[in-house]
Amino acid sequence: MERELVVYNSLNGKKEPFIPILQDHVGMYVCGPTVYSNVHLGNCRTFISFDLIFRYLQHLGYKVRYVRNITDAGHLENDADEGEDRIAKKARLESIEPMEVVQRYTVDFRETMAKFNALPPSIEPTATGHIVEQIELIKQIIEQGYAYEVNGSVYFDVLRFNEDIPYGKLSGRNIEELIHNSRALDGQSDKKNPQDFALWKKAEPQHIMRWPSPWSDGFPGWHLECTAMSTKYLGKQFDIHGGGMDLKFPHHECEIAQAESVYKKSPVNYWLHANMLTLNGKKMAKSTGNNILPNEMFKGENNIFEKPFSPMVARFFMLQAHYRSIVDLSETALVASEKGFFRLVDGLQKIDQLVASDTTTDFDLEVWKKKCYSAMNDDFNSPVLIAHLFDAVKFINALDNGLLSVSVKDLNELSRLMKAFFFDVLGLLTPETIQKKSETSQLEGTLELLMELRAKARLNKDFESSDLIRDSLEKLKIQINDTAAGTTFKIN
RNA sequence: GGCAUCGUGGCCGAGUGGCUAGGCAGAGCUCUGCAAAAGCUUGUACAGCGGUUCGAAUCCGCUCGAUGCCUCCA
Repeated sequence: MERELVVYNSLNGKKEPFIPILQDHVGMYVCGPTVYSNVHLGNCRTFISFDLIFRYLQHLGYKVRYVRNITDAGHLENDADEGEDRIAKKARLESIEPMEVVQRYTVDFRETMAKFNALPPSIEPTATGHIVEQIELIKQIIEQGYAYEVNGSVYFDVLRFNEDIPYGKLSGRNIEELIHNSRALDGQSDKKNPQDFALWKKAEPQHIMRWPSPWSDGFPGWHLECTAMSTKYLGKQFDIHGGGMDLKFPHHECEIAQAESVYKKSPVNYWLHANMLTLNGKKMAKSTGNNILPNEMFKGENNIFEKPFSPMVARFFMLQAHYRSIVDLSETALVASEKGFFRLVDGLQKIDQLVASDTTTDFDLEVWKKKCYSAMNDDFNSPVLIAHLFDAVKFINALDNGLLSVSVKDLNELSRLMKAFFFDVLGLLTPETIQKKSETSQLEGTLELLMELRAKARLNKDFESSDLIRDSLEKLKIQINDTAAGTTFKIN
């Protein structure tokens, strides 16, 4: 198994050889969604990026414990004191229980990720399920002298912490800049300094989500849950922590501070950040309205694209860009990816029908295999891997046309590798593996009949009838292909 | 205002101090009753201006532009 993996570590901005703490095991934590509304495509890109990483690590033979949380409490609207919990707000607006909000959007999130063929994580813990751990952690932080209580709320004392351990390592900010650039807080805050962040918030009387604690009936701060859950399931030090680029500051910076204040060591060896998906050149965000929901895109029910795009096309589109690059969603880009995707699928499906001969001509399988692995080993470079898969498709087509030949051994290996990269590593599915065959068998029978009738008409040079069949089917988006071997059809 | 990242051929998007990813579109060809589909062939592009270098699109500086973070956001 090839294990020359190099990953880009956000902590120092360098590519580093990936060496896990325990040989053959990888602990990976990724910040999951806050389930207060439907997951949008931008969110999905992050999780698809880490799905690729999860899959490739497993492909390399690592036993990966992949922890991805569900934030179902504690995520405030803003970091000032007036912020309302997002879940609670949604519940209030819709007059339902907060846990109904959580349930609805957790289900939506899981269903959507399943459509994208993203593997479920090994553990999917919730913030509300770990209140006890979070309270314990706050106690320890207070004990170390890095947090203070005001009016029933507890805040992390960033300046105090920074005296002992430097704050801002991940985001490259120093404390003076932060002080200088922090926006004023209207003087209503309980915080000593604007940089401080909440570990525990006292609940207002009308607040429905509340838990007892030594300080007040309240709820935990957002940054805290990830530290509590990651260390619980992966240990005080683990291999990979991921999330969207926009979480780098302050969320991940705060996580580091929380963990270091208690455990006195850096919690994570490799910080990986997935870049944003933009729409019309702007970041997708629910708050600005510049967003599209996955289902709206799959069904074509939106004002942005003229036609629907399937989850696999969207996934393929995303994987054609590197996970650390911003990728912009547009109709023309998606159409291009769609066509490319089907070219790849067609090539893949031809492999099993190829006939091998004694020797392989004009294709060095070993070299090709090495290139594929080097691409993925170079910080999960899926676009380069895909480029190599297209080279293989070209070879497959040449074999199919009888222009080149392949040995039995090479053909088997090519087939194995193509499938491994396509299905296991990239996590793609072919349309037929998605479609249930029973649904189309009747239709197929009818179409076979039409093909027969058309063939008969053509044989009799009755082109009027044959073209009538072809044109009518085409209007129904059924494509007729006349080849030397006979006529085939494809349902689009 | 501060801190980052980025600016690649018609479009999307990799990569790299000299050996010119890939996809889509366009053009030509093959196949075909005609089409369509498919396949094959085809493109020396890297914001601008300086500098370093034998050599830069790749390194450095400046300018312009875009985006992200600095306040909730994957």
